[in-house]
Amino acid sequence: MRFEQELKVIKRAVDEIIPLEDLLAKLEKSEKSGQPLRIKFGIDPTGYDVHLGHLVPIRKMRDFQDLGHTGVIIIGDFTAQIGDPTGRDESRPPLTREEILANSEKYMDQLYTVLKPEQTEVRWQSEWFGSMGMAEVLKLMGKFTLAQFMAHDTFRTRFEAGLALGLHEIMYPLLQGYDSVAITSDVELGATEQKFNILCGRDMQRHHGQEQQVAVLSPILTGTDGVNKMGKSLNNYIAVFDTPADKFGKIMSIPDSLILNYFKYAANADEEKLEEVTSELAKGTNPMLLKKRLAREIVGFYHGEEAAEGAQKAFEQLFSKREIPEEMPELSVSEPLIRICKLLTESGLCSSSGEAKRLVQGGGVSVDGLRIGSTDAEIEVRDGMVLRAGKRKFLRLRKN
RNA sequence: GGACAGGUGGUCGAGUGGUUAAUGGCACUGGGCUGUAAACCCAGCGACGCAAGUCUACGGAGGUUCAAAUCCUUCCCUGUCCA
Repeated sequence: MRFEQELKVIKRAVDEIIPLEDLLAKLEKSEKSGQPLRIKFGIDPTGYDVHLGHLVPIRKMRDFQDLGHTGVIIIGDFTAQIGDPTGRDESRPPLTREEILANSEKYMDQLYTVLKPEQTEVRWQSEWFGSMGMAEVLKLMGKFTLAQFMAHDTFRTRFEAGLALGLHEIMYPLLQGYDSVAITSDVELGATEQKFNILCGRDMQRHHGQEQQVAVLSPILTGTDGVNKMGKSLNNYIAVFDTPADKFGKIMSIPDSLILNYFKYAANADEEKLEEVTSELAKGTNPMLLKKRLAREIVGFYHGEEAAEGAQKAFEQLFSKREIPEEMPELSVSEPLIRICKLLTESGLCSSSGEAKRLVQGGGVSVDGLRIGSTDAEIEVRDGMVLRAGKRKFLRLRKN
């Protein structure tokens, strides 16, 4: 079969390619003409904290780039004002222009940890929507029917549950679909939940007499809780901005059942590697060891091998041997004697005095390894003293 | 435009004049046990304060009352049915 190598790479960590024949045709055409394919991925700059779940399709884009194709990132500055209704049961508040600009910039910084900048094109929706008139909008709307949109699970579910569903939200797939026309997309990447929107792009292109894009759908990455989709709202995510130590720790905390899944989707492991991990798991190797390898690989990818090694050491010291880490933030204290709760709040370890109190009462606070038993304990500050709050927050005190 | 039903803490959902900072589930946090896994057990879960206590909170704004999430007025929002 032609393009065997290419397809092997493209299909890795992908759930569905719709339709596969079109992809083959496009690859062939591209090879003949020497024209790279245009690989689209849209982001909504509603926030800027990119996590490993977002990066599953982004890594796929990188795969395409490695094959010589062009990645096109669409900044959804219009759709951000709607908020993608997919998978949501309520409308979201719109963002201001300034927030969108700031978010986009930080977002791209993070995507470039994976993407090749010289093969990446960044486009803004406002380029084509900014000047579009009502006449044109109505024409676009006329290409679709309400029944088609109500077939979208998200819309139907919300509608049937009697929840609010804004007309502007129904427009979301339409806008995303038109993006494909605007940039003459060949392939659109996204998580499986994006299927409807991406297929909408295919329809839209057909209506505009364009060659239709191919949907390459990645699975949705499960969060560190092992149950829900990785996302900010559930605080079960591993962010690009997380420190190496945090990434390592979070990966170690995933349920065992997720190990293979993460090797595949978060670490982009190839077949050989996956087989190896599978057989190790079957053999009854301690999953902890496999997780360490996983963590090492992921942290290594984003921060380099050295940082990964450091993160592992710190992890083992902190949790396996239950020793305190070597590096931690410091705080200068001027009073010789300070109340424990005050210290916790002033250092930022706790966000309120109520929280500090609870933490102490729960037995989660210690100074130099000695647990603080009472909320009104006073600490005699010595230089280099180590304050611990909960499992992972440490602070070294400096006397001045 | 009309009739009706709703809007409670991160979330779901009780509560219809006063021991209600508001039952309970989930989520979350800490402790125990561990492999920072799962399961399980215990505790906590608005803010400020060392504390006594004070303040803020049940869609918004007013009002009645000694006392309101609970009653009244009005506004906003959502849904259902009718036109």
